[in-house]
Amino acid sequence: MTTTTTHPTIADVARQAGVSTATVSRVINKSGNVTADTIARVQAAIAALDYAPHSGARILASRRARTIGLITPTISDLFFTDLLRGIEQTVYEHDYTLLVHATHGRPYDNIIPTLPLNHHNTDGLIIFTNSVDDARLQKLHERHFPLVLLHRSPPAGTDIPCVTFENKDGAYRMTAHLIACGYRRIAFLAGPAENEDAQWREQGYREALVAHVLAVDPALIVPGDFNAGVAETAVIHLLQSQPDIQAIFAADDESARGALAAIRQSGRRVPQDIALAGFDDSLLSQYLHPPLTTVRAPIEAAGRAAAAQLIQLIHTGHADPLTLLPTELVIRESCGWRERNP
Amino acid sequence: MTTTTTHPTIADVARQAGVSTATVSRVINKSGNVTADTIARVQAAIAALDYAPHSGARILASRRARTIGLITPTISDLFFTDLLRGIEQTVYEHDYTLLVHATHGRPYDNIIPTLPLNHHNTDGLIIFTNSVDDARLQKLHERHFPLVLLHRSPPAGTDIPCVTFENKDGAYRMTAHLIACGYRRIAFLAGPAENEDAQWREQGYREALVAHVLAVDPALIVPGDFNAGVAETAVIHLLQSQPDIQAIFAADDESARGALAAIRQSGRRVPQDIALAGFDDSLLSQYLHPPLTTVRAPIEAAGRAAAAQLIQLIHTGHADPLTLLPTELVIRESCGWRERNP
DNA sequence: CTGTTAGCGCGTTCAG
DNA sequence: CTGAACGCGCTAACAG
Repeated sequence: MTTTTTHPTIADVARQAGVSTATVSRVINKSGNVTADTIARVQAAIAALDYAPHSGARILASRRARTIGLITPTISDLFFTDLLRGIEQTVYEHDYTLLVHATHGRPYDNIIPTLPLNHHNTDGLIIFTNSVDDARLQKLHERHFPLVLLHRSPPAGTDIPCVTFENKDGAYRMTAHLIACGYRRIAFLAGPAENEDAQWREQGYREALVAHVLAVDPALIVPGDFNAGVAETAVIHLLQSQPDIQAIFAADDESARGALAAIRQSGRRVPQDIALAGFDDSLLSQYLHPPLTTVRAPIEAAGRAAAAQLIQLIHTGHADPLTLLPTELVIRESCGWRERNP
Repeated sequence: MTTTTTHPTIADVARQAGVSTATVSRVINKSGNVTADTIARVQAAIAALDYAPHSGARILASRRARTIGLITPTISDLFFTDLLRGIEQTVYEHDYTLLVHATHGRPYDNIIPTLPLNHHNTDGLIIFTNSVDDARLQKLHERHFPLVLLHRSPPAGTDIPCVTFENKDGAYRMTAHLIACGYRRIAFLAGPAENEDAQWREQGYREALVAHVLAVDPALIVPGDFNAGVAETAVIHLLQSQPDIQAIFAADDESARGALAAIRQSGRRVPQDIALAGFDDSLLSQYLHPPLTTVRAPIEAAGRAAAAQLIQLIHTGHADPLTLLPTELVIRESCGWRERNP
């Protein structure tokens, strides 16, 4: 009982304009030579019929989609907004169209290995984090389908270009900042184990400690999940087991938010009793009390870079294997300064 | 210099499995009767070749896309996250795919009146606010293309189904609440003039005043734009010209945030000197200081309703002309209570 | 239960 | 500069 729809085709336009379908196709695609007069007639016919070319048929016939796709695990994230802004901006500047598909962790059809966005309807794909698994990435890449990875490194053995932040560097500098502020017992509230951003951030924390001749105490590294609730619980326990910690560096701002709640529950103050730092500079961070000191991640720039790389890849067959975007320390009020002796 | 890609077609699968393309099509679409044994052979061939059907060709041949589209002015909004979650959830429950396109106010191609998402690649469209103009809506609808409007009423003369909040009711109740709290000089910080949600909210405010025998003072209704910066400026002026106002009801939480900043700049306190209320219950609102009293808009539910209506429309040809989702007062701390005499 | 075949709407040779 | 004709990959009758 599906509703049916009737739309004019290129043949209707051709008839109305008194030309052949080939000519209509030429004016639509601005290809080949057509008389100004003929162009006008065809355009008039198109307008009169409100004709729109069938994209499926075009892709089928031309083998190009002039569209790029974005596959993401979820669209429901605060930073997604910025990412998308960057991607869209670049895509449209290049006169492409963007289609977005969120997987939400749904598995692929195990019989028909199809993604809603693929070579059939896009000329290339931006793959955000682990929305598509290694095996499929491999297959797509083997077939020379243009791919750019965002916040995820390429499967072993492939050279799929990828774009990400200088996570390690940012975490290193924030940790160094905390040390410079006089803190020594600095805990790290980690992110999801499988998340590469989180891994690099933890690595930056560790290296900064070592570089400043401070011990890396495993008891001070607690697992988190880029989630405020999880962080809150974790920090409540941390505060009990390690009452002497002076600062907490959270792997992302959401976790920092959870940590803040936990610290407050424990009756301590930020930053007087304990310093707190985050990572991302998400929208919320400036509204926390106290405003959160954090590492700003250039999310919009990452979106722009990914789109630019992909379009370049589509056109030239080449892209930079790795694009690393610099991060920036944003010092607000949650870190304070430890007056006491180190 | 476009990269080229080669992929197996249904013919390759048919050859590999030793059957006809029709049979392959049958197992892919689970249509018609096929021997279990044949099914297995075909599936093996599909797996071996990593075959994926060409969506353009399928749509062309079957005249169905099993996909619904969402057209939105922008994807960069805090509440968009919730809206999308609702839509996606429902879409996937019905075994459809969702494709999203953000217009960002870009005009259509004036020669070829094409939308990136249309009857060629979707079975129906959810149109969010004014991302598509009346004329195009009319055309699509005339051709019986399934459409559901979200936060936007149908063009005059059409009966395109639409989904929205009980904006007027929510604003009415919030205004009544402010009055019950003892406030009399209640300003309204309006939204964009062309935004229907904003219009209804203002209407609710006005009606509540009238119902409580309070005068509607035009000097207390100031234009805003669902934007914190605009609101801040507007409220700074308002506070100077109308120093006796007791409460401000902002048409959305973003504006409330701007108002809060303006009030603070003027040296007044919320809620002791002036009460503040918002609308939407956006993510930020609970983090403001004081936490914002607001009207919770059921955004995710709106997304679910829109998707459900559209899918029903696609399948049965009918949908509810109007779906109104109820709002809910969220009383936090920004409104206080006026002890003084009314 | 399976194969043959005719389009779906369009872009693209190739003639003229 | 323009038209005829083929084929892109697939589904949907229709046969058998």
